[in-house]
Amino acid sequence: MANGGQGNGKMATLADVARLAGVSVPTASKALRGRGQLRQETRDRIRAAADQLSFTPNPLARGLLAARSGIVGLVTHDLEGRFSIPILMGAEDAFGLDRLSVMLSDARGDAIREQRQLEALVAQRVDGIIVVGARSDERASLGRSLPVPLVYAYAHSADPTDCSIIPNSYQSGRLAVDHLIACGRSRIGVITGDPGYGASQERVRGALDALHDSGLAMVGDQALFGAWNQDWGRAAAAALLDRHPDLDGLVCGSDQIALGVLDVLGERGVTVPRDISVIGHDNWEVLSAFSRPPLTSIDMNLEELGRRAAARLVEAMNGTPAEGREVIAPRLALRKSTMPTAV
Amino acid sequence: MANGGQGNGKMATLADVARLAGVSVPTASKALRGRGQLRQETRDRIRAAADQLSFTPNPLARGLLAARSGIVGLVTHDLEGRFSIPILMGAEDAFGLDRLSVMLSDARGDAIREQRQLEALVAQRVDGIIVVGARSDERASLGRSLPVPLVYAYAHSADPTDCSIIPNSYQSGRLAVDHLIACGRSRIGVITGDPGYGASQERVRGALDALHDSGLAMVGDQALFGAWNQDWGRAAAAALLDRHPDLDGLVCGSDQIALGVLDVLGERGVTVPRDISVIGHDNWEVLSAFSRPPLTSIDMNLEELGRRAAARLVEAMNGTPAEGREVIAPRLALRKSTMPTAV
DNA sequence: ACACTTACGGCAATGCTTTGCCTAAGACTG
DNA sequence: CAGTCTTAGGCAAAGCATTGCCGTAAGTGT
Repeated sequence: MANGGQGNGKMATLADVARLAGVSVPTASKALRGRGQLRQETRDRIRAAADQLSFTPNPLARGLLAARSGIVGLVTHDLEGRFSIPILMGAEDAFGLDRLSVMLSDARGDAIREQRQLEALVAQRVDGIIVVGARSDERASLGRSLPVPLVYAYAHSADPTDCSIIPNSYQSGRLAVDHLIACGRSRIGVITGDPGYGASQERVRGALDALHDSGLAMVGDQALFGAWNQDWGRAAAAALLDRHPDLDGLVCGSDQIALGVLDVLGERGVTVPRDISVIGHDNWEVLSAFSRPPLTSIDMNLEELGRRAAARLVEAMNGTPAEGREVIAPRLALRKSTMPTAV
Repeated sequence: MANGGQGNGKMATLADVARLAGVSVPTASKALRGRGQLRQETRDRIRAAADQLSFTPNPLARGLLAARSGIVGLVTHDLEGRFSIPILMGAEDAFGLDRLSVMLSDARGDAIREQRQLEALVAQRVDGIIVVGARSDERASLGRSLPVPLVYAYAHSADPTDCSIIPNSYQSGRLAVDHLIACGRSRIGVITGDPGYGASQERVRGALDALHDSGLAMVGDQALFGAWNQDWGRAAAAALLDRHPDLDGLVCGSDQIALGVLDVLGERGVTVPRDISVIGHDNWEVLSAFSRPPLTSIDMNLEELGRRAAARLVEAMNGTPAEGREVIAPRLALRKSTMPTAV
C-alpha cells in the first residue's frame, strides 16, 4: 500500500542476501565490494544471491556512512531558454561516469529563489553544486559559505578565485569573421544584440580584432547593437544595407537575429550566400538548420562546457579544487548561408 | 580537505544541537519535529540551538528510517527538444510544494538507456518516477515490475491501467479550427507533420470534426502530412495555394511548419492575416512571437501537464494511484496572424 | 601429537534521525 | 504526610551498509 499499489514490495537488503547465502551481513558486504579475505566459492555464492534478489545497496545507508550522498545539485536560471539544456546534458553525461546523480532545480533568474534552492540542495546533502547562469556574463559570487564545492557555468563568478567555466565569446567573434574572410568576403558588418551583455561586447571585440588582423575595417565602423530577436535583425539589416549596399558578409549575434536578417535580404532580392554570406551565433538547430538558406552558425560547445564544469566539480569534490575561469572554444557549424561556391 | 577546500567543514548534526541545548538527542528531535511532551521553554531553547548551528536534518538518515528518500526521478527523452522543458518545470514546481527533490536523467530516446536510467533511479531509492516521452504518442508500458509508482507524461503508456497525462491533441485541432471560424474564415486547409505521430492524426481529426460541426469542408478534402519543419511548410503551402487560391485559413501542425508557410505566403504577396489567417501549434515563443506577423498558436499547456503529472505521482506515492489517461486542455495563444480586423 | 601459521568469516561499532517505552521528579489529593 | 497522577525528557532500538578487529578452524611443520 505504501508504494502506491505498484511494484513488488520492499527492496532486498544486504541482510536478505546474507541470509540467502548463509553468511553474515558484513561478509556479504565484503564479498560484493571485493574486500576482505573470502573464498572464491563464497564470493560467488553471495554474488549469486545478490543477483537473485536483484540487490542494490541502499545509497542512503551508504551515504550516511561515507558522509557522501553521491548527488550533485544543478541550479539553473534559464531552463526555458536554449542555453541551459545543452550544458545540463553535458554535465549529466559527465557525472554519469562517476556514478553521480543530478538533482535539478530552476531558480528562474531570481536571486532569492536561487538562495532557497541552494539551501535546499545543501539540506539534501549534495556533494557539490553547479550554478548555470542565464547569460554569459559576470554574476555575483556566492562566496565560500556553502559547505560543498561550487562551480559556475556559462556565467562566471565575479570572484576570480571561484571556479567558472564559460564560453569563449571573444573567440566566437574571431571565428565568425575569419570564416567569412575564408569565404572570400571583405566588406563585413556586425549586427548583434543587447549591448548590456558581456557576450555581445566580447564577440564584437573578437570580430574587430579579426578584421584588423586581416587588414580590414568593419563596414559601418561599428557593430549594431539592439535586441537578440528577429525584429531587430530585420531593422538593423535594413538600415545597414541602406547605407552600405556593397556589404558582402554579415556576422549576427544570434541565430534569431540572423533569421530576421535573412528575411530582409530575401525581400530585397539579395541572394544568400551568392551576394552576402551570413553567419549566426548559438547554432540553435531549429532555427539555423531550417532557414532559407540553412544558416552557418557559431556553436558555443555548451555540451562540452557542461561536461567540463562537471569534471571540475568532481575534482573539487575529490579535494583538488580549480580556481579561475576556464573558457571553452567555440566551433563552426557550417551550412549554406556562408558558402559562395556552394550549389 | 574532503570538501574541496570550500565551506566551513562538517555540517551540524542533531547531536551537536542536543549538546548545545543540554538535552539528549531524541529530545532535540522531538522538539524540532513538534512531537513528544516537552516544556515550551525547552522547545525554544532547542530551536534556538538548532538555528544557531543552522542545523538541517540529514535526509539520508531520515530517509533510511522512513524508507522514503524524498526524491522523485524524472526520465526524459527529448531534453533538446521543446516539449520536455516546460513539463519538467511544471513538475519541479509541483514537487516543490511537497518538498520533494527532482533527480533528472535523459534517456535520449533510447530504450536501453531508459532501462538503465530507471534502474539507476530505483537504486537511488527514488519514491516515484515520471517518464516524459519524446512525442505525444503511445509507448510501451514499463509494466509493474518497478518498486515505485510511475506516471507517464506527454507519451501515454500502452497499458490503460497505467497512469498517463497527455495533451489533448484532438481538442487542439478543434480549437484551431474554431478560432479560424471565429475569425470569419470558411475555406480552411490543414498542413501538418509526420503522419506517424498520433498527435498529428488526432489534431486533424479534431479539425475535421470542428469543420463538420460548422457545416464546412476542409479545403483540399484532406490534411497534408509531411514533416514537422519549415521546409515542409513551404512545400505544402505552395502546393495547397496552387490548387486552392481561395484559401483563407490555414491550420499548421507546428510553429515550424507555420513559419515555412508564412515564408511562401509572403513571397506570393498574400497578406497575413488580411488574406489568410494562419495558426500554428506548440506556441514555441522564439518562433511564434517573432515571426512576421507574430503567429497565433495552440499552446499544449505543458507546464500544467507537468504539474498534473507530479500531482498524480504524489497521490500514487501516498497510496492512491490513479489509473488511465488524463488529458490536458490546450489554450489559444493569440497573436496577429489570425486577426483579420487587427491593424 | 603439539605448536604455529594462514585463511576465512563473524562481531561490534559507526553514521544520523526517529519513535515507542519507560522513569524520575514534581504536583496534587485524601 | 503518604500515595497517585502527570509531565518532562532520557534510553534503546530500528533502519542499512561498511570496516577494523578478532576468533576459529584448517593446514603445516617438527
